[in-house]
Amino acid sequence: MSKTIHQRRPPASLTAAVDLVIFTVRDGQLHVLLIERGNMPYRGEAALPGGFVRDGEALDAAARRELREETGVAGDSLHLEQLHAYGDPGRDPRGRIISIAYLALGPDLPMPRAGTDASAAHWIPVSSILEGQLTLAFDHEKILRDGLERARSQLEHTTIAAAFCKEPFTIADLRQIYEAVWGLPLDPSNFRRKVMKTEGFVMPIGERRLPDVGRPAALFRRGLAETLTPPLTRSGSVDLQGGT
Amino acid sequence: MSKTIHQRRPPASLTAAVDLVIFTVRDGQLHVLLIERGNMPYRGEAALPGGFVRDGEALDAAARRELREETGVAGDSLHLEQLHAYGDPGRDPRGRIISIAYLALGPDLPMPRAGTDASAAHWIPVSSILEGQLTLAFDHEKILRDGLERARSQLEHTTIAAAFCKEPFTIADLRQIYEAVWGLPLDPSNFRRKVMKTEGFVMPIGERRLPDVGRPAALFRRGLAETLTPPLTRSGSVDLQGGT
DNA sequence: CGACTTAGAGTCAACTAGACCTTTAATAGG
DNA sequence: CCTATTAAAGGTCTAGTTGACTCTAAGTCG
Repeated sequence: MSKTIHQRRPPASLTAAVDLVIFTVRDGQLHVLLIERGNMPYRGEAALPGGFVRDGEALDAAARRELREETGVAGDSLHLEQLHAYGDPGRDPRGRIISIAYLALGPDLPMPRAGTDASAAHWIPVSSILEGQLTLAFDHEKILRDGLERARSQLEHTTIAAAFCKEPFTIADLRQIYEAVWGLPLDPSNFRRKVMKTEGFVMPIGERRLPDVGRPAALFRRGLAETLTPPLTRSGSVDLQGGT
Repeated sequence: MSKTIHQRRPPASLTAAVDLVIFTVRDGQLHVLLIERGNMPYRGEAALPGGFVRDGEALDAAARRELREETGVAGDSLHLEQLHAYGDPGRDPRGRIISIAYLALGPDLPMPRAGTDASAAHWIPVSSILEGQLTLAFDHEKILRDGLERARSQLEHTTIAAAFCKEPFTIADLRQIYEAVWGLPLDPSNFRRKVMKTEGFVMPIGERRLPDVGRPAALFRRGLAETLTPPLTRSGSVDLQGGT
């Protein structure tokens, strides 16, 4: 942007898209929302939901709109952050398309309705993609891996794990988020201690949830803090899902 | 990217640019490379170096090319990473231009030659921009602030601080990088202890540098490690430069 | 030589993480 | 009613880390 439009080499004209890596945790497993493509190219294959940025539309707004269109979720409630821009020439056979990827995290969401151009939308276990049982269209597997690494890192330094939980939630609910995203088992007792001593991570609401069996667990809401100081480190180096 | 090109709302056609936040540390102060714009809009004002992405050119390649063009530095030697995509409509009066910002970190570089369309290029202390003594064209101040926060965070978790140092360097050189970027004074003794016990951060070369005054300091090269485990935390909460 | 300056090593108390144990509050079954 | 089972919640203990601080080493300058 430091050069004017009048110069030797004219700037390339291109199209911008947003793609969404939408994660949730369902019964202890990390899932990502994928659509089955209804149009060429890659018709019938699995891909991340997304769409083109419209005239006069901000990138964040395009991401929120696609999120709403593909999941039916009023975007305000979900955590959404820009992940990375992917712009290799040739990444899309239709032409020069730069994709701005976004990462969205949310609680177990209502089953997504099929999007406008997707023939179907499904929650897919992330492990099945990492293990190669399912391949994605375009460079979407790369985007997914980057999104996973970002999510894992965010769990260490911020309180967004709570964004995965439907309120109210228990400490065990929160721990299962960490275990699913990191692919590690955590010590329940030490995890509780860390969370409780981190000011503003969770707020007790003074009620309890009766499980099928075992002692009832106290219920919490999200706290006001956004960052974790000190961070919650994933030290145990087991990696059940083959990350980075 | 999940929709085809045939749909109700046609995708916006736009232009992509890369902008560079190039940091270095000169005599204990963090500096950023700025150009004086030689063309409209914002002619004569300070801005980040950058330029348009060319036809068939990858984003990273465009960033490296601009880096070379604006600084005369063979890009390979500098750390360069994508920062964020900025695409608000109206951020550039010339039309819809999406800018992919990159962060570059390097040792005190040779004085930059003026770029092709910049009338001049200078190293400017970051503090003078943060304190409002100098304003930047477009949304470049926002980009600069994001770049600074990224750099600060990277220093905590990775070994890139060494990328700021011309080899060979002393532990004190490295410490001054941290102090300049974080805007904090650090305890020399404790800093040394942390760095030395982090495997692969620095490698001793067995020589010493004679300073003007004081005991000679051992010299080091960059090590092989990329990540710091555990991280180097900026705990003292003084913030001399008014960052996030 | 002695004052001075910076590098580098060491000390110590406070704190933290990880492993593990104990108690508590519920259910299920005899 | 009593006991086993389950998971929550809380406690203990040790090893390691951090931050503040002191002390020694190796040079220069006058």
